[in-house]
Amino acid sequence: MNIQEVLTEKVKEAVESIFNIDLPTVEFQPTRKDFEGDITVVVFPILRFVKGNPALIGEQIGSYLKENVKEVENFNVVKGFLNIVISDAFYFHFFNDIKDTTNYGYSTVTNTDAVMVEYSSPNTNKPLHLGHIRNNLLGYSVAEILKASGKKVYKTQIVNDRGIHICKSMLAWQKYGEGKTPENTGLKGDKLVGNYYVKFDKEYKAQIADLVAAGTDPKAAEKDAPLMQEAQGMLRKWEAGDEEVVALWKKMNQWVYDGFEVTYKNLGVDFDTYYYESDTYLLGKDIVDEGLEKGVFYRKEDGSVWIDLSDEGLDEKIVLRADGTAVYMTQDIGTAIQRTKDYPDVNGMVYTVGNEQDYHFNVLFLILKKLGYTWAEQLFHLSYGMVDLPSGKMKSREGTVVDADDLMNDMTATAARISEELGKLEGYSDTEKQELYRIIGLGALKYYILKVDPKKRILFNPEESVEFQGNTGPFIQYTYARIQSILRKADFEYNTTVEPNGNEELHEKEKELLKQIQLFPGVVTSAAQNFSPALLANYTYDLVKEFNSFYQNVPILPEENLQKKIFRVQLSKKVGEIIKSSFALLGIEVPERM
RNA sequence: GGUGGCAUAGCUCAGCUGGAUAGAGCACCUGCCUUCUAAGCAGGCGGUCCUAGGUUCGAAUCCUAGUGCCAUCACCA
Repeated sequence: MNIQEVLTEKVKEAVESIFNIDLPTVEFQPTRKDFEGDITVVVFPILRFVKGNPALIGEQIGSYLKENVKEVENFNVVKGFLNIVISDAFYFHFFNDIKDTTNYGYSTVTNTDAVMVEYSSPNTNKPLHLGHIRNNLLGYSVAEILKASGKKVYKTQIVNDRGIHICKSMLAWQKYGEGKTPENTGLKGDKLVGNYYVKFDKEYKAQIADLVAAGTDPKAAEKDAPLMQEAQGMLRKWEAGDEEVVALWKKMNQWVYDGFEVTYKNLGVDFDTYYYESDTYLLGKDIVDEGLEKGVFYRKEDGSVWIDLSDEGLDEKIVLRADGTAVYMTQDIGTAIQRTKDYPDVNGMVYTVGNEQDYHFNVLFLILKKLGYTWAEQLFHLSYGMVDLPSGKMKSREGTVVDADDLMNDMTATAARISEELGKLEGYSDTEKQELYRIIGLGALKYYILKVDPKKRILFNPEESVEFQGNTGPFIQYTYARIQSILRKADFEYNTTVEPNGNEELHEKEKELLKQIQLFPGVVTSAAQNFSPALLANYTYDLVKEFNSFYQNVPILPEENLQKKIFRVQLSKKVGEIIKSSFALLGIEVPERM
């Protein structure tokens, strides 16, 4: 039981005993640094039940607690705030309870329900960029956090491997590619294919310009341009299963997958299962019939099928075209249902998709609920803000994107430069150094992105954005490395339990650290409930700040009292474990040295 | 125009279900490396919490109305 739970009971007991009143809840907050105490009871809300002077009531409750609760050592009242000093013994006991717990803060799997987390889901016509990085980091991290909170998780993605945009790259390669391949150019497959997507756009725009110059209406020119006509022809052939087109499609998609695989590996993300749009794009039509029967959908005169969501404050939305072909929504309905068939233990899904699709997911979830699927109550759109550059939006076709591979390489290079300047890596081989630079560079990037509340937009300035000092990944990694250094040097038995015998006093910094450690399990839970890695990132930073203050103000290994020394080493070790656990949930590695 | 999101220090961000003088980092200024890694520590400077009303003992937080930025409202994906 943590201290807040203990005190809730005791404060109620106090109010019962002094005023003979049954108090429903007690409100706590951490005591502000400028007052003495560890935890504070806010007296004001109690005034609704007990009339009187808040300061006096605080005094009375405080006296009762000091008298009757062994954990309460002292108290003081400032205005309506009852500040309570908790005994060192309580914290000693707390620490001894958890010090040998592996995976402290994680919950074990408690129910059989699984949740499927979808993220990444790229188009296979261009390389991944910074926007995808945010998506991948968020999705991966939320999946890990859910696991740590006791859920079974399947990570998945739906690969957008078909459609007109894919045909554009294919056509451009066919026309202008001169037989170039990743093998004969040395180019990464996704990069090679992406170049032809850009090439298509360039040639296409030129054709439009020519047509417009010749007097064609701009709208019509977009449709009539020969390249667009050809691309659409190619899509029709693909849908008809034309051997040549399908072969080209397979070949070029494979190039892209090989390229993506490298990027995912460097980024440190993974998937348990994959869905491909080429397999799922026809799904959902049978569900439309089902929905018509149930009266969830209705058919208009022209044959198109709709759902009316105006009662929910939304509009009417089409779910099947008049010609009987599917729209995006149809496919998403079908895919969701397919997933619960493929993985029957799935009872909830998280979709990691940018906030530009908020409306789409509102509608999708409503439709699934109306169709009566129980798991539809457990759907969550992990909606996140765009990553913009100082120059504005990133646009693949215009080449104004921050490429994912380039960015990771740049980060690693920056980490290398800084590390070499500091020159602390004596004895490390070049391979070890390279690996370390990668860990630090990626740590900087990932932390920078994940520490921000997902729903907020990120303005990314490639020149100056990612830092290595202050509230950053490397600062936290550095603290971890410091702790490992202490553990390497602690050449004595420090694994024994230090029992408080009444003489040990906690140093103020130790106590602050213990309070912070106590918060970790709650933060994991709350990060899971809110689908927010940012909560974990910010917690870890606070913990690490506290540790560094401890480290620089309190002797650990030089401490002469053996019991104190042992306790401090154990405390440091535990902080290191929490940093490692927490960063693992963010997908960030920690180094032994740096 | 309808709907949704965001707005906190020069910059980047915290601020849990309303609670004490609004917190960090970067930048700028002071100190601290012959004791465990200075990617650090200790301190200073810096804020009409977008605006105006309202609810409350108490509002950055809740309500209303504005303003600004972004997204969305296609038989596009």
